[in-house]
Amino acid sequence: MTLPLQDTNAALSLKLDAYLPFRLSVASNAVSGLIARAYEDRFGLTIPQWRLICVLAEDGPLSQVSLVTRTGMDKVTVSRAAQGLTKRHLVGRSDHHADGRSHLLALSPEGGHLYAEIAPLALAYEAALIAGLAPSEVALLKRLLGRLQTAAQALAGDAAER
Amino acid sequence: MTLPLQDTNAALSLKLDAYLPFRLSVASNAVSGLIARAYEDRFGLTIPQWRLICVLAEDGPLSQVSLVTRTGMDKVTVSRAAQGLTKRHLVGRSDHHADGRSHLLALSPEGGHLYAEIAPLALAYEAALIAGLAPSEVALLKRLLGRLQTAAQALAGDAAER
DNA sequence: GCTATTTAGTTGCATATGATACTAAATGGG
DNA sequence: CCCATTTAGTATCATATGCAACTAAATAGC
Repeated sequence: MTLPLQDTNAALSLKLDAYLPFRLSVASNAVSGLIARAYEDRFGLTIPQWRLICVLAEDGPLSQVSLVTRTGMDKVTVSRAAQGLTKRHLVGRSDHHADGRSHLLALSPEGGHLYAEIAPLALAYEAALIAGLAPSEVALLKRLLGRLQTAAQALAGDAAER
Repeated sequence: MTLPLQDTNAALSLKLDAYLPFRLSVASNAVSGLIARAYEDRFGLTIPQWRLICVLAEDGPLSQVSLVTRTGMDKVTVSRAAQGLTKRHLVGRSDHHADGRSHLLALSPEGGHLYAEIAPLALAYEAALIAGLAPSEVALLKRLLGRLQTAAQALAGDAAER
């Protein structure tokens, strides 16, 4: 806490472009921006909408809460994305048989079609991004991203408890 | 382009939680959220404001364009962050001697003080995030993030040219 | 079984962000 | 020199995002 840091030392050790949170944010913004524009331009989808389609195609029909836990997005974001998709008839909503508050969201045939169209594009983007990287590097990258995420959440939890 | 992909294949190979853009976004949001809350709570600073302070402390007085290129943020974002900081007298603006449109932004003494206070905290957060990682892993992570960023920008540039 | 609390989902609000359009100053071509 | 274009910075607008408050349905305690 009371390390004998001089201002100049702090300045030296805190180069913005070497600062991990900064690097992470810049890289993520660049990638997200690229992907977002691609989906928006070609399919009129936002990223949250695309994520819902993706999970529904993977896991089959789900309620919104399940989608929230599955994607890590806010429940408001999920709600709005779901509204957009139902309006375009890409997903259907059926009432949950046992719970009157809950609805089951499921990909419609058109939604499935769209998914089949986008998925290869999504994979192509990923492939282009990691072109030239060794598979082991990619694996390590994903592992490290996971670690950062859990570390950040743990730290955030600590702060909230106080 | 016309690869013989079946829907089921696409579904198999596109697991959302293994999809790099998704992982990157989730990790970045977690980290940015943590940092943003810390700076906001303790110092009333937004992330763009903090970045300006950081760069000004590193590089000395700069114009806003220089700050834009240096931080990669939008010029509107920089403009607003600069306004907030000048309003709080954390940075001063002097007219550029040679260019009547341009101003030179420089950390005020208070701004420097605040920087000296935050920098160790910022570094502590970074250290906590990468605790348990080998230095070589951290170095690789930063390198890979840089690669992703440039790859994304290159792809975005390609798309824009058409 | 009835009230209190929790949970699913939506709406409203407040803020962040960026693209676009604008103003004012500087540069360049003839 | 003067007009056309470019550049620095600001303002306006449209959208994204998330928190907080709300509605309606389900569960729990007694």
